[in-house]
Amino acid sequence: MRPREFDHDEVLRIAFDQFWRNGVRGTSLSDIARDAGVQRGSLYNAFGSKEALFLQAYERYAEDYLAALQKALGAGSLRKRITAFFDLTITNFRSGTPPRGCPTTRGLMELGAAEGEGLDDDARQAFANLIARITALVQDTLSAGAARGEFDGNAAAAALHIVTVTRGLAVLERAFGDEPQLRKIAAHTIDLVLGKKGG
Amino acid sequence: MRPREFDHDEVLRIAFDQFWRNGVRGTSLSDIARDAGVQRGSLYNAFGSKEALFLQAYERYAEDYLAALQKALGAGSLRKRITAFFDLTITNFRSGTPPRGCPTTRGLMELGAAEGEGLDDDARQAFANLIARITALVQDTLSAGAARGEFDGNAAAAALHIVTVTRGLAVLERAFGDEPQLRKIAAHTIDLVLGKKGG
DNA sequence: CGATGTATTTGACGCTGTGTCAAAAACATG
DNA sequence: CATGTTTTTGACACAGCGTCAAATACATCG
Repeated sequence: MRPREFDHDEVLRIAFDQFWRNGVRGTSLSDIARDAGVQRGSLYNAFGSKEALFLQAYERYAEDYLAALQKALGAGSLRKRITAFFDLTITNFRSGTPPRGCPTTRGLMELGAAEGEGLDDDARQAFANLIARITALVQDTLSAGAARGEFDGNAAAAALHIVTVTRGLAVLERAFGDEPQLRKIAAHTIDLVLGKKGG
Repeated sequence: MRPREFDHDEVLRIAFDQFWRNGVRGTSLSDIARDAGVQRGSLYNAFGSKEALFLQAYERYAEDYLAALQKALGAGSLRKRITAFFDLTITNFRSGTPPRGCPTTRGLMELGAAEGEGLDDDARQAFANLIARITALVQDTLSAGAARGEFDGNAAAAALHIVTVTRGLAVLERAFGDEPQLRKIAAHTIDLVLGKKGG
């Protein structure tokens, strides 16, 4: 066995950074190979294809992101938790200069588009998975809040609504890039779901 | 002057159909040229580039779609109007086999991704424009409903919320493709914004 | 310590797709 | 019928994805 000459995880991080900033379409394997100091062929050998590389880089990111979301949802009153959730979400896809957008939404739309390619099903699955896990986190938070009397309603429906709004915010961010307006929409959503009273 | 040998609008329709079904990335100008019975070079001469062709085809579609939305929003009680709005929205991006998704959201994410290309700014502008016009239509409908005592709240904020949800639905459609669930989210949103009482 | 085997690296190749260009063709106009 | 303008046409250059065989480097075993 000949050992790898590069660090697997570091290449994934470099690749995801490129993909996030320039999109899947706007990133060539030559770009990644140059930035990572690796031959293009080695990337194919190690990861299979451009989309497979993106997916692996994405899933690596997704775990980190989920952990951060879980932390944001874990402290304070229910309203504080949901507010922190929206804050992290918006801050995440307004990060970078220029803002890089939501990698999940962007990836889903870029890769999930072409049907019947086989790997695209894996891609869709990966994105659907993250969204489902986020929804579950929010739902658990709402259920716990309901048990403490901070929420009165259908936790599943409310969680789905909240996550739908965050996906919509990811789209509006691309269209307008008006961060204050995004935060207004988030605040309005919280009021709608939790009621307008403070706390 | 030598006259065109093809029908400008028909090519736009053929092109948009391809783009909608297979995505911008998944559609080559050779595909469109073949389907339209036109040489590839003629497309470049007439439309400039692939993205420019997509944009022109998109804007042609957008006018038709806006007209349909306006019609859906124009009859019945406020609740009926907003319900018709969501119905048309979901039906639109569940149309085709397999469902083609929301062309605005897909186009925005596919083209708006690569920054600093110049034409991409035009693309973003076109999508942002449609979203803004849809929001205005919904807001007008809500304002009119408020005047008739059917709605009590901030029409601008509510319209923005509703449109944000439709963008989120477009994303969830790609992720899960579960149409009944999409319609549930829509119904839940209507209840949140208009209140749970019938009418 | 040297031989063997296995996985990685490397560079060249084929293919598809975008976009450009100059020459040929077709028609409107005078 | 001659002229000029625009479209058409086919060839070309270029970038990017993916593949392959040969070369390479190392672990392992005798």
